Amino acid sequence: MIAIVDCNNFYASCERLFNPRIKTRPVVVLSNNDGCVVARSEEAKALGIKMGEAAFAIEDMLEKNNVAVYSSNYTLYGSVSNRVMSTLSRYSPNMEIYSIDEAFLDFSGMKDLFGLAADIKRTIEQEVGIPVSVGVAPSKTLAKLANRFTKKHFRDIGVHVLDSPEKTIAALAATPVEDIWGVGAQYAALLHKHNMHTALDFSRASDDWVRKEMSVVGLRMLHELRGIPSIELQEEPPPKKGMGVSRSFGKLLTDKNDIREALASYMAICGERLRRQKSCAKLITIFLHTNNFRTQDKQYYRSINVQLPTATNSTKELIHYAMLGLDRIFKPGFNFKKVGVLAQDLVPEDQVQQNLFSEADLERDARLMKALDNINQHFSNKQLVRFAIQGNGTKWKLRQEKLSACFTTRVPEILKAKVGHV
DNA sequence: TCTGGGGTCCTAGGACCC
DNA sequence: TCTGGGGTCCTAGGACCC
Repeated sequence: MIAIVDCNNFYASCERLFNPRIKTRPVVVLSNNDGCVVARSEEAKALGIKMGEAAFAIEDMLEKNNVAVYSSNYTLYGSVSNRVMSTLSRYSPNMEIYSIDEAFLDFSGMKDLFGLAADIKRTIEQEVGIPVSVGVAPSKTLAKLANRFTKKHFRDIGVHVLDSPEKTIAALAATPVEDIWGVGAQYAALLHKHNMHTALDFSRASDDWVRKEMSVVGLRMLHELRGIPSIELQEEPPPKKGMGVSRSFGKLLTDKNDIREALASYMAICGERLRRQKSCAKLITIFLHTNNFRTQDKQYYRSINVQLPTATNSTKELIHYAMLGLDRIFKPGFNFKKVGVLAQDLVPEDQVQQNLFSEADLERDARLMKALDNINQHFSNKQLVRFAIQGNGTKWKLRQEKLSACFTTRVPEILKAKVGHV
C-alpha cells in the first residue's frame, strides 16, 4: 500500500503560519510577477477565486472581501517544506518527495494504516503547523484519488484508506474523470465525449481503446485505477535532464540592452544551480517572445540552440554564449515579454571532456565561481555579486509588491514575539 | 498597465545510415 | 514501369503535473 501526504493549500498555509492575524481571513498567493493566483485558502476558494486567475482582473473583488494577498515567497515555502519532509521521513524507510508539498510513502507490510495516516496528519499539524491530507491505496493514482476524496467529502477527517473493493468503487464513482491524476483538459474532454464521466467509468474502459486514444500513459493510468501499481516509487530523484530559468518582465521591453541584462541574470541563476548540482551543460537554448495576450501587438517567438565547445557551468562562459544566441534571435520593433534560457545535455562536473589548451583558464574560472557562490549564498541567494552585464534589474525585474518576510532563512527577518504588556 | 515558472514523458516525422 | 526496409537519432509538439 502507498500513502500520499499532501499539504492543504500549501503556500497559503505557509503565509498563515507566520502571520496568525490572517488565520480567519481569506488568503491568496500570487505567481511570480504578481501575475495570477497560485494558491488559495479555503475561504478564498469559497469566494469563487479560481486557480490561475489573473490578479489584475480581480483586484477590486479581493479588496472588497478583505482578502490577504501575497507575492510568492519560495524561500519561505522551501524551508517549511523541508520541515514537513523531515518529519514525514520518520514514518517509512521508503519515501518519494514528489513536489514541494507532497510525498509518497511506502506502507507495505505495515499494520493499521488508518491509524498510521491519522498519526501523520496530527504530528505534521502539531510539529510544523501545516494542515495535511492523507490518502492510502494500492497504487499511487488510487492514493491520490483517495486523498482528493477525503478533501472533498471528509475534510474534517482528512484521511482515507482504500482497503476494500467496496470503498474503492465508491471513491471511483464519486470522482469525476477530470480529477484523476494524469487527466487534464484534453483527456477529460475525450473521455466525456465517449460517455465516461467518472473514474469508475474510465476504469472499465478497454485496454485497447485506451492504448490507442491515450497512449501508454493512459494505459498506465487505467491499470493504476484498477489497483495494479504501474508507477513506481522513486526514492532518489533522477538526475535532471535540463534546467531552465525564465521570467516575464515587470513591464514590456523593446531595448536590446535591457533584454541582454535580463538574460545574463537568468543565465547567472542557471549557472549557480548547475554548480550546486555539480553539472555542466553542453548545450544552451535561448528563447525570446512577446506577450500573446496582447492581440494589438505584433507577435514574435524565436528560440535557438547554442552548442558549447566544452561543457561548462561557469557563469562567465555561459553568459558569453547566451549573448551570442540572443544576437541571432533578437529583432527590433517588438514589445518583448519574456526571455529565458535552458541548460541541456547535462554531464557531471567531473566527467567533462576538457579542452587541452584551456585548463589554466578553467581552473581560474572555477575558483572565481566558487568565491562568487560563497558570497551570494551568504546573502540568501540574492545575487549580490554580479557580472557587469547583468545590470541592476531596474528595467526588467519582477513585480513583488506583497512579499512576506523570509522568516525562517534570513536572520534579520526572523519573527519577533512580543511578550507582556501591550 | 496588468495573465507564472519549472519540469516530465510520449509520439510522430524527418534525416541519415547501411 | 519500376523506385526497399529497418534502425537510430533528433526535433517539434502535445499532454500532463505542481
